[in-house]
Amino acid sequence: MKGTTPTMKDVAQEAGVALGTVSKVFNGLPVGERYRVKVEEAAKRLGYQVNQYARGLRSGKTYNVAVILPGVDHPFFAALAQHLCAALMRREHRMLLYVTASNPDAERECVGMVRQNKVDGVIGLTYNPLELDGELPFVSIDRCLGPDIPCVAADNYGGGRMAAEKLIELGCTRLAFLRTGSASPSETDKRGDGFEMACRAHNIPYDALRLNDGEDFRRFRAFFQEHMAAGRLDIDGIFCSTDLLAWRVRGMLAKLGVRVPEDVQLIGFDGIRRFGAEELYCSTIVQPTQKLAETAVDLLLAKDRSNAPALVCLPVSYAPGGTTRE
Amino acid sequence: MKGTTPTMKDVAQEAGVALGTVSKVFNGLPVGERYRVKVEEAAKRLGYQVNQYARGLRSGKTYNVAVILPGVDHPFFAALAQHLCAALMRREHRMLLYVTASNPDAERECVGMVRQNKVDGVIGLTYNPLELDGELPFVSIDRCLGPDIPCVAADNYGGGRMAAEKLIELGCTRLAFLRTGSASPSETDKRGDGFEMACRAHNIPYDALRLNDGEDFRRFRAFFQEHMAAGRLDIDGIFCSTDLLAWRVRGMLAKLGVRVPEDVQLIGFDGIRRFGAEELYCSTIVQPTQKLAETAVDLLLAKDRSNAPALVCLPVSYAPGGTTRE
DNA sequence: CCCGCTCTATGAAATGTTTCATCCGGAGGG
DNA sequence: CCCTCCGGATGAAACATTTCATAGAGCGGG
Repeated sequence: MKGTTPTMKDVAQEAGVALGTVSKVFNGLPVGERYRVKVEEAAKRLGYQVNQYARGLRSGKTYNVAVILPGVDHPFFAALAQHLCAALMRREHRMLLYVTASNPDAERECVGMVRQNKVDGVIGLTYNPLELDGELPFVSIDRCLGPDIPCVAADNYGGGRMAAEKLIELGCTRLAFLRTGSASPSETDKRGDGFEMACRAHNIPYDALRLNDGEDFRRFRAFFQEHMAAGRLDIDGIFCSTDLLAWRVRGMLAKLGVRVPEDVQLIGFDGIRRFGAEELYCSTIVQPTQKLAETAVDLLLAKDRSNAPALVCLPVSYAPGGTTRE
Repeated sequence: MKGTTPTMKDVAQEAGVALGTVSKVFNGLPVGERYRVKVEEAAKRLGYQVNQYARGLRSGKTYNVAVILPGVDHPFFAALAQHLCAALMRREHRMLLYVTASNPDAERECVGMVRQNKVDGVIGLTYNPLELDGELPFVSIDRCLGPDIPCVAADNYGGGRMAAEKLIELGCTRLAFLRTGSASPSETDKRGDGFEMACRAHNIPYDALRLNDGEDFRRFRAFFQEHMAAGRLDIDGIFCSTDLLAWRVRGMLAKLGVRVPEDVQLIGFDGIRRFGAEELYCSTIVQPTQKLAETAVDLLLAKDRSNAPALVCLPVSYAPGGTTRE
């Protein structure tokens, strides 16, 4: 037992075969059965583990994938990180996680580190496009960054429509769409578009209040107070662009004496849960988080990336969570 | 402009110096000023980036650290992951994140991947000790795994005592300690120990109900019903082993018609917040999450690990969060 | 003026893998 | 029996870096 980690050369010697043969065995290349067995036994005896850094140096394959997320404190991002990790592990890859905390400088720094790390590819959910102009395989989640960058996203438009149709089905006659988020145009805008389209299609009156991140949150309160001029809320169905917003709106309504779901029904978007598999924050349009992660990994590691689709749109679903009358 | 990424050899040629000189410049080793400038300019011209895999192969330093967490869906773990990432980046390291989802098999699998990846070290918060017997620098967070494995944890004992003293200071006369968690002895047990010690020291009566993860949650409800025999709760201060538990207990109390904090005051442990820097779940003992992460990184990357402390205990603090009468 | 010492740039060796041109042995056909 | 051909094992070269023994320059002292 040598003190140092065994190398392929050690295995070759132990098995009485050539170096190249050992390499072939570990790469699944065709090798005579006799040799394969000898090598495998020798490797087990020595406790051999391939050195990924030597492999990466020579072959360019590192089996590492960089994942760039704005944060992991939001349940949606957390779930995404978890599923990405699992999906990558299933395919023998590892996840190099960069948390940018929505800081553009940090994002830029990440790009540098990603570049010098020679990862096999990048999966990112970032607010501004990375300057990785085609140097590295890149898959974006939930953000369409350009025509040549594949993007996998939930069907936000369809989700918005689904929310409207559900509220209408549940008896609502006057709806509203509330939104927070980044000012720059993003995938999530489509949630509102789908919602408004469905309202028009069903001839249901609706209001929309779209706030950007910096703007004063109290404008929502003002909105509600306007709509309570008659003593009680003249809106009976609300679609919020995220579950988090729905949660805060629910609190706001409670303070105004409006009951949910008796007086007004509320649907959010994301399908986040408090912890493991526990309660939803609200009735909601659920993003297929696991599917998103798996699709992103599939797209990134696909053998032939030349004919990859520019946008993969995954179906969402509705889940009641106590803020609707079911 | 060649199509391939530039190497040190290219930089050396461009700068008109030797290969070794370029290497020294990038490793901060002493080099004549004239040469350093020439190399730096050439590198900038070519857009040179060191190849971490070649470096790792030759020097053994990979500048990668594996982080093993049971999950990132819990806000405490999420915060930890985020701070670990930032602390590692600050020291030019990258975070290889393995999420085990509390699955012992996954943990084992991680160990294998960690081993073959030749990371510089491991920071882990795992439920059962990893079989890494001293092969690799290892720092444990919040779990004392053995005498030779450095562990950084919050002052759980002191936190329990602090909770008791706070409740007493706020006028409570009869206390309770409620706990959930893994059956195996863990750091968190100390929270209860500290709490009970303080109760005895102040001559305050208390009850303790310690449930393990599998056990029926409704035993908490039974506990409360017993203590409401007289029509109203005979306990006026509760310490829960985690904020999450406190949250659920609060919901349970609401259903039983007990008001928080009017009838009973509630203190949790962790200091988790709903999202970014928003509200606490409850009045709580706050873990110094960022400090935990930074200390773990410091400990792991310390030049001289031979005289590292076996346990670093970081101070906690109290924060009111609406479930106490302040 | 020359010798020797010190300081520092130099480039070859080494790191553990993959890949590819080569070579060997065996089989089949003339 | 010999020549050819083919499948498959072989090991040297290449990958981009660090490190170390060496060489060469500059300088001071005898």
